[in-house]
Amino acid sequence: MPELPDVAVFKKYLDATSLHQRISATECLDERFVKDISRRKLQQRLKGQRLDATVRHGKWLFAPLSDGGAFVMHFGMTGNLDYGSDDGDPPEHTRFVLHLAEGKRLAIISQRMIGRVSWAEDIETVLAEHDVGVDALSDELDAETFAEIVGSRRGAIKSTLMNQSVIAGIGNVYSDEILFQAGVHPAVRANDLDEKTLRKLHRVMTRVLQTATRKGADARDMPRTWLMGNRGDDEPCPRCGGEIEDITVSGRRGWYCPRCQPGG
DNA sequence: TTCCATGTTCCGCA
DNA sequence: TTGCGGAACATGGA
Repeated sequence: MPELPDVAVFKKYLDATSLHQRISATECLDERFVKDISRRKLQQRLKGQRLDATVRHGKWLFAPLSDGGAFVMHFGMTGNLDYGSDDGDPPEHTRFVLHLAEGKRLAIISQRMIGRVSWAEDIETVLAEHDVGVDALSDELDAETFAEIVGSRRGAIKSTLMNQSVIAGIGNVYSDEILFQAGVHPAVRANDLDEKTLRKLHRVMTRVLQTATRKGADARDMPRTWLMGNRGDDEPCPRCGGEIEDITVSGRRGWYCPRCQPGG
Protein backbone atom coordinates (compact mmCIF):
# COMPACT_ATOMS: atom_id res chain seq x y z
CA MET A 1 0.00 0.00 0.00
CA PRO A 2 2.52 2.61 1.05
CA GLU A 3 3.04 5.33 -1.51
CA LEU A 4 3.40 9.01 -0.65
CA PRO A 5 -0.17 9.55 0.63
CA ASP A 6 -0.02 6.43 2.79
CA VAL A 7 3.28 7.44 4.33
CA ALA A 8 1.90 10.94 4.88
CA VAL A 9 -0.93 9.31 6.83
CA PHE A 10 1.57 7.25 8.85
CA LYS A 11 3.40 10.46 9.66
CA LYS A 12 0.24 12.10 10.98
CA TYR A 13 -0.55 8.96 12.93
CA LEU A 14 2.88 8.87 14.51
CA ASP A 15 2.67 12.59 15.29
CA ALA A 16 -0.67 12.12 16.99
CA THR A 17 0.38 9.13 19.06
CA SER A 18 4.05 8.60 19.72
CA LEU A 19 5.98 11.85 19.84
CA HIS A 20 7.91 13.01 22.92
CA GLN A 21 7.47 9.79 24.85
CA ARG A 22 10.51 8.11 26.29
CA ILE A 23 11.44 4.86 24.55
CA SER A 24 11.93 2.49 27.44
CA ALA A 25 13.00 -0.43 25.29
CA THR A 26 12.75 -1.79 21.78
CA GLU A 27 12.02 -5.22 20.44
CA CYS A 28 13.16 -6.67 17.16
CA LEU A 29 11.00 -9.56 16.00
CA ASP A 30 12.89 -10.17 12.78
CA GLU A 31 16.52 -9.23 12.44
CA ARG A 32 16.28 -9.03 8.65
CA PHE A 33 14.01 -6.03 8.96
CA VAL A 34 16.84 -3.93 10.37
CA LYS A 35 19.08 -2.59 7.60
CA ASP A 36 22.40 -0.76 7.43
CA ILE A 37 23.05 -1.17 11.15
CA SER A 38 23.14 -4.10 13.53
CA ARG A 39 20.02 -4.89 15.49
CA ARG A 40 21.89 -4.39 18.73
CA LYS A 41 23.26 -1.00 17.78
CA LEU A 42 19.88 0.24 16.59
CA GLN A 43 18.34 -0.81 19.87
CA GLN A 44 21.11 0.92 21.83
CA ARG A 45 20.64 4.13 19.85
CA LEU A 46 16.90 4.19 20.50
CA LYS A 47 16.77 3.28 24.14
CA GLY A 48 16.03 6.16 26.47
CA GLN A 49 15.41 8.60 23.63
CA ARG A 50 12.30 10.33 22.38
CA LEU A 51 10.93 10.75 18.87
CA ASP A 52 11.08 14.53 18.54
CA ALA A 53 9.35 15.03 15.21
CA THR A 54 8.70 13.32 11.89
CA VAL A 55 10.01 14.05 8.43
CA ARG A 56 8.60 12.42 5.33
CA HIS A 57 10.49 12.31 2.05
CA GLY A 58 8.92 10.28 -0.73
CA LYS A 59 8.03 6.92 0.79
CA TRP A 60 10.58 7.29 3.58
CA LEU A 61 9.67 8.34 7.09
CA PHE A 62 12.22 9.68 9.56
CA ALA A 63 11.84 10.45 13.23
CA PRO A 64 14.63 12.66 14.57
CA LEU A 65 15.67 11.62 18.08
CA SER A 66 16.09 13.78 21.16
CA ASP A 67 19.82 13.09 21.42
CA GLY A 68 20.56 13.37 17.71
CA GLY A 69 20.27 11.09 14.73
CA ALA A 70 17.00 9.74 13.42
CA PHE A 71 14.93 6.58 13.44
CA VAL A 72 14.39 5.51 9.84
CA MET A 73 11.31 3.71 8.54
CA HIS A 74 10.43 2.40 5.10
CA PHE A 75 7.24 0.43 4.64
CA GLY A 76 7.95 -1.47 1.45
CA MET A 77 4.85 -2.93 -0.12
CA THR A 78 2.81 -3.83 2.93
CA GLY A 79 3.89 -1.75 5.90
CA ASN A 80 1.77 -0.23 8.63
CA LEU A 81 1.98 1.31 12.08
CA ASP A 82 0.00 0.40 15.15
CA TYR A 83 -0.02 2.33 18.41
CA GLY A 84 -1.65 0.83 21.43
CA SER A 85 -1.41 -0.33 24.96
CA ASP A 86 1.64 -2.44 25.67
CA ASP A 87 0.04 -5.59 26.97
CA GLY A 88 -0.25 -8.82 25.06
CA ASP A 89 1.16 -9.53 21.61
CA PRO A 90 1.52 -6.84 18.97
CA PRO A 91 -0.38 -7.32 15.68
CA GLU A 92 0.53 -10.10 13.29
CA HIS A 93 3.62 -9.47 11.12
CA THR A 94 4.99 -6.89 13.56
CA ARG A 95 8.73 -6.67 12.91
CA PHE A 96 9.84 -4.00 15.35
CA VAL A 97 8.36 -2.49 18.49
CA LEU A 98 9.10 0.72 20.36
CA HIS A 99 8.05 0.31 23.96
CA LEU A 100 7.03 3.74 25.16
CA ALA A 101 6.46 5.30 28.52
CA GLU A 102 3.13 4.88 30.28
CA GLY A 103 2.38 1.43 28.98
CA LYS A 104 2.14 2.21 25.27
CA ARG A 105 3.92 0.76 22.29
CA LEU A 106 4.37 1.55 18.61
CA ALA A 107 4.49 -1.52 16.37
CA ILE A 108 6.00 -1.42 12.89
CA ILE A 109 4.25 -4.01 10.78
CA SER A 110 5.38 -5.44 7.47
CA GLN A 111 3.83 -8.57 6.11
CA ARG A 112 6.23 -9.21 3.25
CA MET A 113 9.44 -8.06 4.84
CA ILE A 114 10.17 -5.65 2.02
CA GLY A 115 10.69 -2.62 4.16
CA ARG A 116 13.05 -1.58 6.88
CA VAL A 117 13.88 0.21 10.05
CA SER A 118 17.25 1.76 10.58
CA TRP A 119 19.12 4.58 12.21
CA ALA A 120 20.73 7.55 10.53
CA GLU A 121 23.12 10.17 11.75
CA ASP A 122 21.77 12.46 9.08
CA ILE A 123 18.62 12.28 6.93
CA GLU A 124 20.16 13.88 3.86
CA THR A 125 22.87 11.24 3.82
CA VAL A 126 20.33 8.44 3.77
CA LEU A 127 18.48 10.07 0.88
CA ALA A 128 21.71 10.50 -1.04
CA GLU A 129 22.82 6.92 -0.38
CA HIS A 130 19.55 5.60 -1.73
CA ASP A 131 19.50 8.06 -4.59
CA VAL A 132 16.12 9.51 -3.59
CA GLY A 133 15.04 12.45 -5.71
CA VAL A 134 12.96 15.51 -4.89
CA ASP A 135 9.76 14.79 -2.98
CA ALA A 136 6.69 14.89 -5.22
CA LEU A 137 4.96 17.45 -2.98
CA SER A 138 8.02 19.57 -2.30
CA ASP A 139 7.67 23.33 -2.86
CA GLU A 140 10.89 23.14 -4.84
CA LEU A 141 9.18 21.00 -7.43
CA ASP A 142 7.26 23.67 -9.33
CA ALA A 143 5.75 23.07 -12.75
CA GLU A 144 8.82 24.31 -14.56
CA THR A 145 11.24 22.13 -12.63
CA PHE A 146 8.93 19.15 -13.03
CA ALA A 147 8.76 19.63 -16.80
CA GLU A 148 12.53 19.89 -16.91
CA ILE A 149 13.22 16.78 -14.83
CA VAL A 150 10.51 14.57 -16.27
CA GLY A 151 10.67 15.85 -19.85
CA SER A 152 14.33 14.93 -20.20
CA ARG A 153 13.72 11.24 -19.51
CA ARG A 154 13.61 8.72 -22.33
CA GLY A 155 11.70 5.96 -20.57
CA ALA A 156 7.94 5.45 -20.41
CA ILE A 157 6.15 8.17 -18.46
CA LYS A 158 4.74 5.61 -16.04
CA SER A 159 8.20 4.27 -15.15
CA THR A 160 9.54 7.82 -14.93
CA LEU A 161 6.87 8.85 -12.43
CA MET A 162 7.62 5.71 -10.42
CA ASN A 163 11.38 6.20 -10.51
CA GLN A 164 12.26 7.34 -6.99
CA SER A 165 15.49 8.94 -8.10
CA VAL A 166 13.58 11.24 -10.47
CA ILE A 167 10.65 12.13 -8.18
CA ALA A 168 10.10 10.50 -4.81
CA GLY A 169 6.79 9.19 -3.55
CA ILE A 170 4.81 7.84 -6.51
CA GLY A 171 4.28 4.10 -6.91
CA ASN A 172 2.23 1.88 -9.16
CA VAL A 173 -1.27 2.83 -8.03
CA TYR A 174 -0.79 6.60 -7.97
CA SER A 175 1.14 6.66 -11.24
CA ASP A 176 -1.90 5.06 -12.86
CA GLU A 177 -4.19 7.57 -11.18
CA ILE A 178 -2.16 10.59 -12.22
CA LEU A 179 -1.84 9.44 -15.83
CA PHE A 180 -5.54 8.66 -15.98
CA GLN A 181 -6.58 12.06 -14.71
CA ALA A 182 -4.12 13.79 -17.01
CA GLY A 183 -5.26 11.75 -20.00
CA VAL A 184 -1.77 10.46 -20.74
CA HIS A 185 -1.05 6.94 -21.97
CA PRO A 186 1.30 5.12 -19.54
CA ALA A 187 3.68 3.89 -22.22
CA VAL A 188 4.36 7.26 -23.86
CA ARG A 189 7.99 8.24 -23.58
CA ALA A 190 8.43 11.09 -21.14
CA ASN A 191 10.51 13.18 -23.52
CA ASP A 192 7.82 12.93 -26.18
CA LEU A 193 5.39 14.89 -24.01
CA ASP A 194 4.99 18.57 -24.82
CA GLU A 195 5.42 21.35 -22.29
CA LYS A 196 1.70 21.83 -21.86
CA THR A 197 1.13 18.16 -21.03
CA LEU A 198 4.05 18.10 -18.62
CA ARG A 199 2.62 21.07 -16.76
CA LYS A 200 -0.75 19.39 -16.67
CA LEU A 201 0.85 16.25 -15.24
CA HIS A 202 2.44 18.33 -12.52
CA ARG A 203 -0.86 19.98 -11.67
CA VAL A 204 -2.69 16.65 -11.59
CA MET A 205 0.07 14.94 -9.59
CA THR A 206 -0.09 17.60 -6.89
CA ARG A 207 -3.87 17.48 -6.71
CA VAL A 208 -4.04 13.68 -6.62
CA LEU A 209 -1.42 13.28 -3.90
CA GLN A 210 -2.84 16.06 -1.75
CA THR A 211 -6.41 14.86 -2.08
CA ALA A 212 -5.46 11.26 -1.37
CA THR A 213 -3.56 12.29 1.74
CA ARG A 214 -6.45 14.40 2.96
CA LYS A 215 -8.78 11.45 2.55
CA GLY A 216 -6.53 9.23 4.60
CA ALA A 217 -5.13 7.38 1.57
CA ASP A 218 -8.10 5.05 1.66
CA ALA A 219 -9.05 4.00 -1.87
CA ARG A 220 -12.68 3.60 -0.84
CA ASP A 221 -12.95 7.27 0.07
CA MET A 222 -11.61 8.68 -3.18
CA PRO A 223 -13.90 10.53 -5.59
CA ARG A 224 -15.89 8.30 -7.92
CA THR A 225 -14.30 9.94 -10.91
CA TRP A 226 -10.95 8.45 -9.92
CA LEU A 227 -9.53 5.32 -11.52
CA MET A 228 -8.34 3.88 -8.23
CA GLY A 229 -11.47 1.96 -7.34
CA ASN A 230 -11.73 0.44 -10.80
CA ARG A 231 -8.33 -1.19 -11.24
CA GLY A 232 -9.15 -4.65 -12.52
CA ASP A 233 -10.51 -6.78 -15.34
CA ASP A 234 -13.91 -5.86 -16.78
CA GLU A 235 -14.07 -2.61 -14.81
CA PRO A 236 -15.62 0.43 -16.48
CA CYS A 237 -13.80 3.70 -16.91
CA PRO A 238 -15.26 6.12 -14.34
CA ARG A 239 -15.13 8.91 -16.93
CA CYS A 240 -16.32 7.44 -20.22
CA GLY A 241 -17.73 4.05 -19.25
CA GLY A 242 -15.42 2.21 -21.64
CA GLU A 243 -13.46 -0.79 -20.51
CA ILE A 244 -10.30 -0.42 -18.45
CA GLU A 245 -7.28 -2.30 -19.80
CA ASP A 246 -4.07 -3.46 -18.24
CA ILE A 247 -0.61 -2.88 -19.59
CA THR A 248 2.81 -3.92 -18.35
CA VAL A 249 5.29 -1.08 -18.33
CA SER A 250 8.82 -1.96 -17.27
CA GLY A 251 7.68 -4.99 -15.37
CA ARG A 252 4.83 -3.30 -13.52
CA ARG A 253 1.18 -3.96 -14.30
CA GLY A 254 -0.82 -0.82 -14.70
CA TRP A 255 -4.41 0.01 -15.59
CA TYR A 256 -5.65 2.69 -17.95
CA CYS A 257 -8.50 3.70 -20.20
CA PRO A 258 -7.55 3.45 -23.88
CA ARG A 259 -10.22 5.96 -24.83
CA CYS A 260 -9.36 8.63 -22.24
CA GLN A 261 -5.61 8.01 -22.50
CA PRO A 262 -4.88 7.56 -26.20
CA GLY A 263 -1.43 7.22 -27.68
CA GLY A 264 1.45 5.04 -26.65
C1' DT B 1 -0.66 -25.26 -6.39
C1' DT B 2 0.70 -21.41 -9.02
C1' DC B 3 0.58 -16.72 -9.70
C1' DC B 4 0.81 -12.21 -8.30
C1' DA B 5 1.59 -8.13 -5.35
C1' DT B 6 0.77 -0.73 -3.97
C1' DG B 7 8.79 -1.51 -3.26
C1' DT B 8 13.87 -1.30 -3.84
C1' DT B 9 18.11 -2.91 -5.63
C1' DC B 10 21.16 -5.08 -8.69
C1' DC B 11 22.71 -6.44 -13.22
C1' DG B 12 23.23 -6.47 -18.21
C1' DC B 13 22.85 -3.90 -22.23
C1' DA B 14 22.74 0.11 -25.32
C1' DT C 1 29.30 6.83 -17.96
C1' DT C 2 24.47 7.00 -17.71
C1' DG C 3 19.89 5.55 -18.20
C1' DC C 4 16.69 2.01 -19.00
C1' DG C 5 14.26 -2.47 -18.49
C1' DG C 6 14.05 -6.89 -16.45
C1' DA C 7 14.78 -9.94 -12.65
C1' DA C 8 15.50 -11.00 -7.87
C1' DC C 9 14.10 -10.56 -3.28
C1' DA C 10 10.34 -12.51 0.92
C1' DT C 11 5.94 -13.73 2.11
C1' DG C 12 1.22 -14.86 1.96
C1' DG C 13 -3.42 -14.26 -0.11
C1' DA C 14 -6.33 -15.30 -4.15
